[in-house]
Order: sequence, then C-alpha cells, then structure tokens
Amino acid sequence: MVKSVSVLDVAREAGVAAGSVSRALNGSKHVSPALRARVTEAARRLGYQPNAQARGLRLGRSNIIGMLVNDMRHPMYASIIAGVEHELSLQGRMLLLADAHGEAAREQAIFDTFQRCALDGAIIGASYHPDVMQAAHYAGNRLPLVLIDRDVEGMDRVCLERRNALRVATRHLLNLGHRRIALITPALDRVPGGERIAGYDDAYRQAGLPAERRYIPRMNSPLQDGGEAMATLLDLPEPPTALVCLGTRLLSGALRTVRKRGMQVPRDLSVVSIGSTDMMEFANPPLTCLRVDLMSTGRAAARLMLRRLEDPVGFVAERIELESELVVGESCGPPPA
Amino acid sequence: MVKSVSVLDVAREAGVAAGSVSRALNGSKHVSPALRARVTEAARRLGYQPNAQARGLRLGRSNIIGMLVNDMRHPMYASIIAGVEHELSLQGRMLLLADAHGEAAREQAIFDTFQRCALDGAIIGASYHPDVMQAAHYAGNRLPLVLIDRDVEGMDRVCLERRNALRVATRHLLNLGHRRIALITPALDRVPGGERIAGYDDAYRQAGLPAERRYIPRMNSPLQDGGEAMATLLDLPEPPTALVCLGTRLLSGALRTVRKRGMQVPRDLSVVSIGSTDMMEFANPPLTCLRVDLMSTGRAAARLMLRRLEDPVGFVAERIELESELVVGESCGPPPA
DNA sequence: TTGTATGCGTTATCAT
DNA sequence: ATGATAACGCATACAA
Repeated sequence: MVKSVSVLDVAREAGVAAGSVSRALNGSKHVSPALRARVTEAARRLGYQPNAQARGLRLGRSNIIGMLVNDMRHPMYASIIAGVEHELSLQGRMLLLADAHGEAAREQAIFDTFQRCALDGAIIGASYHPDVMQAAHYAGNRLPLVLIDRDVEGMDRVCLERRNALRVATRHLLNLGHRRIALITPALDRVPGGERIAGYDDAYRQAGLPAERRYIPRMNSPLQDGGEAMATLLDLPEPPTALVCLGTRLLSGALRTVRKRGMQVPRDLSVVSIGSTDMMEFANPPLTCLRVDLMSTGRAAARLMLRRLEDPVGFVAERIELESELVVGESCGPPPA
Repeated sequence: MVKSVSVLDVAREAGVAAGSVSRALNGSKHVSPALRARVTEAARRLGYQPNAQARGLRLGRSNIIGMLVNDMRHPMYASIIAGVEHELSLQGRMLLLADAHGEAAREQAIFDTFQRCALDGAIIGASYHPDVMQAAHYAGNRLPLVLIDRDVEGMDRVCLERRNALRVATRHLLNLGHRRIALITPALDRVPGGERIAGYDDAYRQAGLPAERRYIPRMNSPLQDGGEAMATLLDLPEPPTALVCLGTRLLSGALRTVRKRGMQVPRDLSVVSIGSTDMMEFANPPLTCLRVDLMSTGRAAARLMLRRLEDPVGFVAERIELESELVVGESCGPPPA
C-alpha cells in the first residue's frame, strides 16, 4: 500500500505552489496557459487523483447521493436503482446504496449513517415506516431528501399513480364481461393498497355495478406466496372469473394454484398483473399487465435531487407522478360460461 | 441548512477538551467513567454525528466499499449486490454502487472515481474488459480488489462453476433419451461460454456419444432476444429435442418462438434454464434449472474483502468457487417419438 | 498571475 | 486521565 500522490507532490513535480495546482486542475480563470500545461502534465505523469474526502471536507459536499430501499432484489427496486444510478452518473455523482429490508430500526440506522457520511442528499425509496418518515422530514433541514412512492406534502417526491391504473385494469375485465374480479395486493391498510382498491371500486361504480368486496383477500407482504389466497378464492361458492394481482411472488404462487387445479389462463381465469418485469415474458401465455417505466422513475428522482441541490431553498417542493399503462397480453378473455 | 455540530460543540457542552470527546465516544480505555458519561450525554443532547469525511481523512479509510457491475437490472446482479450489501452492513460498512453498462470507457472512469473516493476496497462484478482488468490488477497495489466471476490468478475472487453444471444439465437430458440438445449461451469466445460448451461436451463424451456442434448458435449478449436463434434451430432438418439456455431474455424469446409454433414443453421440447430467478416461477410449466446461490456469492465476496482489509499483505489470494445445483421442474421429459 | 497561509472535523501524539 | 496541538489533503482568501 503505497502512499498516494497529493497536491504537494504535483506542485513539487511542476515546480509551482500547491494552491496553483488546485487552481490549474479545477479550471480557475486566473492561471496562465503555461502553468496550467505544466501542472496538467505533472499530474498526468504522477497519476494524481484528488482525494475526494479532503475535497469534500473543504467544500462541504461529497458528490455522493444516498439511496435507501427496502429490498433491492425486488425487480421494481432494481430498475428504480438503475435509473437513479444512471442519472447520477450523468451528473458526475455517485450512489451510496443501503437496504433496510423493511425493518424500521435499520431504516433509522441507515439514515443516521447517511447524515454522518456528509452526503449531498438522499433518495428514499418507499419507507414503510411513517415514524421514520417523520424523522426524515425533520432531518430534511440538513439533508436534502427526495421520496419515491411516498406522497408527503411539502417534500420533493416521485409518486406512482395507482388508482387510475387499477380502474383501467378492472374496467378492462368488466368490459370483457367479468363481474367477479379478484384483487390480490398487499398493504391494504396503507396508501398503495388503499389506492388500488379505490381504483377497483371506481371501475365497478362507473360501470353502474355494486361494489364488490368478497374477492379482496388480506395480504401482508409482496414477498408472500399467493398460492393459499388463490386457493381460498377458488373455493368460494361463486369463485372469481378474473384476477388482478401484484406481479411478484403473490402472482407466481396464485398461478401455481390455478395450474394445480387444472385450470387454464385465460379460458378458466383471466389475469392482469400489476407491474411488469422482463421475466414476466416467461409466463405462458404472456400476461396482460400494468406497466410503469421504473427506470424513468429513478431518473426523475435523481433529477429532482439535482434541482434541489442547485437551489436548496428557492425551489419549491415538487411532486412528479408516473402513470401506468395497460399492456394487453394474452391472459384475458371472456368469463367461462 | 444549519451548521452541523462538531466535536468542539460537544466538548464545550460537556466542559472537556475535543480530544477527550473523541476518546470517550470511540471507546478508548483511558477515560474515566464520569467523563465518558458526561460526553455521551452531551453528544446525545446535541444530536452529534461524527463527520465521516473528516474521520476518513484522518484515519485513511472510509468504511465504504465500491462495487462495479455491468447491468444491475439483470436479476443475477441484483441478487449479488444484495448479498454484498447485506454482508457489508454486518461489517458496519457501506456500499458505493456503479454500473458500467458493459462499456470499457465507463469501467475505467468508474475505477478512477473509486480511487479518488478513498474507498477501502472495491468488488468488481464481472468486468467484460480484459484491459481494464489489467489496470485493476495494477491498481490493486493501492485499492484492495475482489473479483466476482473472473478467474484471475493471484487476485481474491469468487468464481461461478459452469463446466460441471452444464455437464450435469446435459447428462440429465441425455439420460432422458435426448441426443439432439441445443445450447444457447452468449460469450462463446470468452470464458463463461467456453466453460459451458466444455461441460456440454463432457456429458456427450462420458455418455460415449460423438461431440455435437450443430445446436450451438452464436449469441452476442445475454440481453438479446433468443427468438430468432430458436427459430433457426427448429428449422434444421434434424431439429433439437431439448434446449439448455441462459435464463434471460434469450430464454424468454426462445420460449416465445416455441409457443408460436404450437409446440409444448416438455412434450415437444425439453428445457433447462441456466440460472434461476423468482420470476421464473411464472413459467408454465415450472422450469428445470441450474440454480446458484447468488446472495451467497455476494456475501462471499464481501467476506473476502473483509479478510483482505484486516490483513492487507499476509493473507494470500483466495479463490472461492460456487457450484450450481440442478433443480428439477416440469420442463423436461423424453424426446418426442 | 502566482505563492502563502488558514481551516474544514477528526484522531493521535505528546505533554501534563 | 485529560488537555493542547499537529496533521490528514484540499481549496480559498489574502498577500505579493
């Protein structure tokens, strides 16, 4: 482990003062071309790389943005993270990534670490924990924050539209003639689940049909296997003829149950997936799904952060909303006779 | 943006010297319980968070590990990253993540940035570019490196076993009676593809059968759609009766072609996927696949890094190899009559 | 235009 | 056991 080269080494090599090295390399206007050339050359020869820690300490910023997520293996997060990273790289910034695995304590710990690391800002991917969000809001005074998928008034945020998306999906099935439509989604008691149900209800109401509640089982986590819930639904005296389901393990489990019972999609059951991944192309038949551009979501968050950093106070809190699109596959048809 | 509290603020609050604050908070042995209590309390009152940049500058380390990947949206990377992050968090370290998107120039740029950021080390996820690897090797003198899935002698690395895995998969199909087995994998001219072909050959040879080459089309990227390649294979005078294929877009495309032609798995074609993801459960029928524990891969890399950091020179370069397991689904059967 | 000196927040060394 | 002080590497205000 060799000692790394510093400004002083470059200064000595170029026969100038340390300060001049800094000015020359950072493109100050008050340096003669000759000096700049000498310094640049010397830096190149020595392979000089400015120490980001020292620079950050002096400048009061790090060019690093933190990101907190709750399960990066979830394809939804993976794409959002990729979008954030891509946009940040365009800005010359880097991404510090931390995963809370849905634990409030870890969210808090990560947040403390973010504070210490002197990050320029942090992008919070869907904190599950309102109390941590409160702390975040408070800490917002020191650390610029952009929220993803949490609609907190007065904070910069990128939100995913769900209500209208579910309305469109449900209407799609109603139009095909379905009347008994199951909805499998977690977080019924929080915003995401609630919004989905609201959209589901909208569709029924707008079709002049009475609200339907029998086909919305209570789910805990998107990582849960949906097989059992599906079995319970299919055992009802009037089983559903269609299913709208979050496109995670919930859905793969539900489809497994369907298959086990010898039922076929869409002959015996029509299916719409909430969310889409590349992998969903494996499904046979290809699934009709609600698609949202997750890379763009991440990019939007990073751009919001950029604006906030460029104008920490003047820029009023912005809310960006991303909509879903119904991509028609081959998993929906008329209800069985 | 309020000025943050520093050691001096805490020192003043507790009525002690700055150095004592540092000692008390970092658990030095030479502090009286009384002083430690006063300092701890003062720090708590002021909400003191040590500045990681200053600390890093002074200590010569950052507690941050960089990770370079080539496409974090790829589920394979997503899991590896999750494993790395998880293990690092156990070590009290953080993860700086960068994506090169397979571009050599970006790999190099990221590497330079890593150097500047005074990272404690970097985990390189499958650099595609040998020349960058050379530079990495050279730079290894300053920045501890752990490679994932690149078997460079003399460097710490976590490798994925492929040859025996493909041998097992191919043998599985040979045992079922298949003789015309297609293999779709990218990187035929690099190690991963080459190893896979070697394993494929091993199986044929050990079965006393002549080597088969007609069913190995040339692929460029794992992100490519495998539909066309599959179509070409099926148009052969003696089309394959089984397929071993990398479980990415290559496979979803291939399966789409199979479906389009009205063929059924496994009745008309047996299928083994190289690699497994949660999403693959969507496949109907569930696919037989070669599974490797990718979270463990990431964790192993992070632990290797830990050992290297704890003993930068004494610890001789280690090579860890992770094996795949054949998970039998319902996508393989005897060849069609 | 260029050199000099100071401070960013921390920890370690050297006194006491 | 505790206090004072220097140094980590850089950028900037000020002096020349």
